[in-house]
Amino acid sequence: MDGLSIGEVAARSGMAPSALRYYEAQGLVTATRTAGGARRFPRSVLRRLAFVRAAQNVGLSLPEIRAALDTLPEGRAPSARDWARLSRGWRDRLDEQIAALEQLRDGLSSCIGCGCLSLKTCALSNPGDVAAGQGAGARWLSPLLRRVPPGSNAG
Amino acid sequence: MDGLSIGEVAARSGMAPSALRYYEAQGLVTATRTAGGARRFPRSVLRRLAFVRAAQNVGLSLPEIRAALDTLPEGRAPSARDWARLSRGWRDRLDEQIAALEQLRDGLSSCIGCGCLSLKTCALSNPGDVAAGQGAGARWLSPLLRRVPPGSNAG
DNA sequence: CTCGGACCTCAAGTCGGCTTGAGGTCAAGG
DNA sequence: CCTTGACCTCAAGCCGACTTGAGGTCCGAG
Repeated sequence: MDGLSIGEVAARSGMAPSALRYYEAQGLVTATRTAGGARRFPRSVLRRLAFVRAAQNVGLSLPEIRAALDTLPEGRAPSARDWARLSRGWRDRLDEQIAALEQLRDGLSSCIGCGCLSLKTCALSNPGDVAAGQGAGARWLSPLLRRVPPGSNAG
Repeated sequence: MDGLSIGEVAARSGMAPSALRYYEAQGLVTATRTAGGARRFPRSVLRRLAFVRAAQNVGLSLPEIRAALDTLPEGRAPSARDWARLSRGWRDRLDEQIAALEQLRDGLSSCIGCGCLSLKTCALSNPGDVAAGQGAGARWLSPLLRRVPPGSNAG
């Protein structure tokens, strides 16, 4: 009655226990501890995790997601309205992403015909001002479509 | 007359010398060497690099790009037709990516209203069968829109 | 009392696509 | 002759989001 074990949360959310521990360390979720030191999550963690997943799908980083979650009310349980507020900005973000991809696709149509692929002028090589890339790390447009095994969302 | 130095290629392509060395190591481009050991790139390298950039923007990994480049004719210089062939599949890929994002956005519209965000049923938490994620490494939908400084494409 | 299973912590590894740094070579110019 | 600058190689670092592994604790059942 005092909460869900990490195993239960993992089973119900489809996330790995290690990911849940990581999220706790990052301040995305909180948990109390049993006498023995085991985590006990409030049931509300499932909704938070759903939000985290959705936000990731929209392209937010964990720090960004954390910042969003931090705006939730402290005293009471967050309402549907609260969640809706948080995700309102996503629509614009998605619209921008879609627009960028469409631009790329349309650039493709006009570029492929001529086979130009000029580094300076081709819309494909230089889609807008976007994705110029700086600093270290992987940066590609979208791993969305890389084939992945059907996910272990059992339970 | 025998080719471009790595510095010239870097200046003209907007890519860092280190990136060009890396691409050579990965077999994306080739270079001969001067007596002193410095790389000399054929002029055609610029077009190859434009292709690499474009392919990355469409979301291909370097091994995938390499595989595509490996289908170019060996003897003669690749024609506009060759380049067009290589990038033909991109359109579908982009269409799929756009569709995935639109699905996500439309899921957003229907989900946000009710604030449901149920882990099991919400389209936002579970956009199609896509992006389930497995293995290590970063995996987000699109860093496309993260703000980046205006890129050092001088020259 | 021992076993198994679920849990714990902390450090290190993974992936992609590079960058950065240490240490060395080569060619031209003062 | 010495410097400057562009180049070289090779190893290690970086980012984000986790996973993996080693080594330990806790608890109930047999």
